[in-house]
Amino acid sequence: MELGQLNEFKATPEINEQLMAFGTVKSFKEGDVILNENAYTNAIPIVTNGSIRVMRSDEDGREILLYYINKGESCIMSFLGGLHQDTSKVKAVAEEATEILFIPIEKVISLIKEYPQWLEYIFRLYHKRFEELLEVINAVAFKKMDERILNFIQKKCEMAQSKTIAITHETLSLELGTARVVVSRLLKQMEDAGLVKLGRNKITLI
Amino acid sequence: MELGQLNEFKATPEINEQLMAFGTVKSFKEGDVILNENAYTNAIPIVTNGSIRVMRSDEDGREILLYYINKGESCIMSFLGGLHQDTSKVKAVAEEATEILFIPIEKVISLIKEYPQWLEYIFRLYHKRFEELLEVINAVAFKKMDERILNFIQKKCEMAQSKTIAITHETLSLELGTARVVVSRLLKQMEDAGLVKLGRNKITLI
DNA sequence: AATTCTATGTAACCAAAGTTACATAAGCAA
DNA sequence: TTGCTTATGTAACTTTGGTTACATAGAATT
Repeated sequence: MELGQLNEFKATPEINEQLMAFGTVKSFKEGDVILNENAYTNAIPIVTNGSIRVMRSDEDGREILLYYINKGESCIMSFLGGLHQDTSKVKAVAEEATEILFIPIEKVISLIKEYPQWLEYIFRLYHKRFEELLEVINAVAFKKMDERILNFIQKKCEMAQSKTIAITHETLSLELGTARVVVSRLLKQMEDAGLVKLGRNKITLI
Repeated sequence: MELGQLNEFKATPEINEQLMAFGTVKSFKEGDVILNENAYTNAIPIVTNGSIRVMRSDEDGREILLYYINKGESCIMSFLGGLHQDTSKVKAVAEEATEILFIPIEKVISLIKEYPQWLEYIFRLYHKRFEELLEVINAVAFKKMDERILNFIQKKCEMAQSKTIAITHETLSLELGTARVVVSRLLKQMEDAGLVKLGRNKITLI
């Protein structure tokens, strides 16, 4: 693993070495559940390859996407949960084949004391997650479904560096916390309006 | 000010002294805007008396309540914003007559290095805010308006240690990001169902 | 090619909440 | 008391999105 990959964090060889020495690497394939709602955590995950989808789910099983954890990033919720002996309030699923380095909480705490850059890294991630949660609140509270769908597609396209993404209306609806028919209906309207082009398991931005 | 009041944080006399020495106390009256959306922050506020309402607002002026900052707590968003030279993504308003101690960001950073309990305090607050934001997402994404109204009233009653709160349908609607008529309509239904008792500028839980 | 999945299209209907418009009532001030 | 302001009640209507039900079409499998 290259810790130079840690998002906006310049890892010194020492930190690098420590992480590798005390962490455990695990691999997940697409769709694997990494962390379940209400589970206890005692390690924080650093994504060294691939990406994770973090969702909030409701008692009745409905879910909504919160954010993605990309290569080099960590799950801040796990950290806080582990620190305060609390159960997870979110669910994490591998978005693709993913490799994760799990660092025990105690080790993270001692790293913070030894390396100020490490604390910097954590605060930066916090900041990012906070903003992402605020964006979700904004979307759910104030935006209409068509706009939310379009934003979602745009974000996905950006991630994939492409004008086309491979996704079904079904999964799209699950991520946005709505029903498949609603997505199909609105996508069709958007196609008629010339905003997107639809195919089977495929959406292209125009 | 008594820093023993800092939420779940046992302030040592040294920290207490430092905060008083480097901070600036300001007073606000009910309704005063403490922090505006898009404003830059270079100090973090600690509420020493009263409470602050933190809202997210949309381009079109619609707003939604995120959480309250109570006595002894701080605004974590300001901290992150200040740390990363970012503008505020939220708006803060004094919920009642409130006294705030503003600590310059640099001082906060040096305190973290010197006093581990201080870092503990900050992480604890982060944790709390994260959970509160998740609750908001849950409510907005999955709950119906009547349930959200009821939850809001219950929270307010808890804060006030009373079965009755003084609030107009208008302000209630603004906090929940909906329209006054909707609130009036649903409250009436809830009164008919025997859940609450309504009065002018007054709601009583049953 | 025939069968079987899986994904999408569409219609008809319903429920929740936003909108407009106006009536009434409660408190306050002159 | 009279008027004025603010708060609430309610009706009628619209929009958005959720629900049910079924048709069709593309892809994969035998």
